[in-house]
Amino acid sequence: MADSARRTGRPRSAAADRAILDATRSALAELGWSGLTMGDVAMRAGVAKTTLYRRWTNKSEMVVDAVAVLFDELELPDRGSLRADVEGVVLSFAALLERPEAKTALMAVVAEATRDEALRARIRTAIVERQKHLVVTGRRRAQARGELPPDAPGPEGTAAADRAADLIFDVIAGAVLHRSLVSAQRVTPAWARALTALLLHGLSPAGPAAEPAPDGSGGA
Amino acid sequence: MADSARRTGRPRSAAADRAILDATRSALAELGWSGLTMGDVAMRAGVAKTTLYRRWTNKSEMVVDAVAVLFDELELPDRGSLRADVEGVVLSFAALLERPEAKTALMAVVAEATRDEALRARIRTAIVERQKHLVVTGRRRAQARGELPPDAPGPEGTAAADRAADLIFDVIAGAVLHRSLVSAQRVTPAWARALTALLLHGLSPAGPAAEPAPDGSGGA
DNA sequence: GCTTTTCGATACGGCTCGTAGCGTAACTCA
DNA sequence: TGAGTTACGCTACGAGCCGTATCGAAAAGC
Repeated sequence: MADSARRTGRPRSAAADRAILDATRSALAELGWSGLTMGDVAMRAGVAKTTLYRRWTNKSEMVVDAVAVLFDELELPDRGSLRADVEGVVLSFAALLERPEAKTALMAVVAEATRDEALRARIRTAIVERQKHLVVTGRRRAQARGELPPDAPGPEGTAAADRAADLIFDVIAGAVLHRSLVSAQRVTPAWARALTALLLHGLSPAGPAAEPAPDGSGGA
Repeated sequence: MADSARRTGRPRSAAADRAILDATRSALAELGWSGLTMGDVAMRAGVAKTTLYRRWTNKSEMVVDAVAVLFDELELPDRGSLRADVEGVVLSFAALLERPEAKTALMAVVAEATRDEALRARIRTAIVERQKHLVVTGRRRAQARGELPPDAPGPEGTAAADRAADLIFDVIAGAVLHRSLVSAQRVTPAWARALTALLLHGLSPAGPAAEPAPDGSGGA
């Protein structure tokens, strides 16, 4: 992990890496986070328990690495409209969260991360920042279609665009997460449509001019 | 828990109930979910460990009860406009999630609940359904102010209103949860304003008429 | 006073964690 | 080819926690 420039000595086994992460995912799927034990993962992977501790200091850190690749399966094909793109990513993310290894692990490591700064950083870089490109490209596409206004020029506009992408990411991912894991209800195509409609048009029926904003910084 | 109509025998000590739940919260704040042990809670509460297991079958079930009362502190004072009400509840919920005992416990029990139907039900009734009235009253107020269209009459309209409240709840709570715990970034007043603006007016600049909906069921 | 239930205290088996020690395997460099 | 260095498998270990069992004492109703 630390130095890839390790010249001398026996190198780390890449096969062991894969076997361990695969074993971690299957153990998560079968036993859940609380049922997952390091000894069991080692046995499933066909390696010694010490081999796990040479790579990760924690169960949590190992699980983050094991689960992060699942999120890389998310894609954003061009479905022709912003509405279709949003609905698509909502359903994709919901399908991902229905996989038992994903949902049990994600919430558990986030819970662990509330008291572990290093783990928070690992989650951000391995999962959150890695998937934010979905929003960025979806937004850019919509701007090219004329569905969204272009970003303001200059560094000011870039910062605003970043904030907008962050916000949209938290809203979409958070809504799906809350619906399926906290409220514990299924994400149906109808729900995805309703969420998309709310996201595109908001609650106010008359659009942005319905209530005059007291300050001019309201733009998302 | 089960029968409050228990006539004979020594009654459960209400003082022990309170002491245990208080001890659970303080232990959560100091040690986090993974550091919490039943023996430690019993010692802090001044009761025997067996007294805990007479009341709850699980660490998770006990923690849900201990944390649920924190969420009851959430209120929705009438701030005069839908915009102000939404911003207020967003900031209140974010402040709640900054309390260490709340964030570490909520995510952990949700993770546990992915493999435990009884725990899912307990979370739904003790936390989710219990706080949904915030959305219902906020929505009703906005309708009275003319900021939102009234519900359609009849059972059809009531069901649609329920779905809308559920959706809004998942979006607001999910966004705050994801922002502060998964993305691990602070919920600032500026972010709350931006989220509220997005929620009220949506992404599309021209309002609901920007893109004609292919089906008529898109209303939130 | 009798029954019923709770309570505190203690003890226990079973499991997991994370580490240590050892001999062996794999790879680099001289 | 041989020396140095690191990874690996295996075994064992102390420490800690879980959830249960058992016991006598306490607190209520009938």
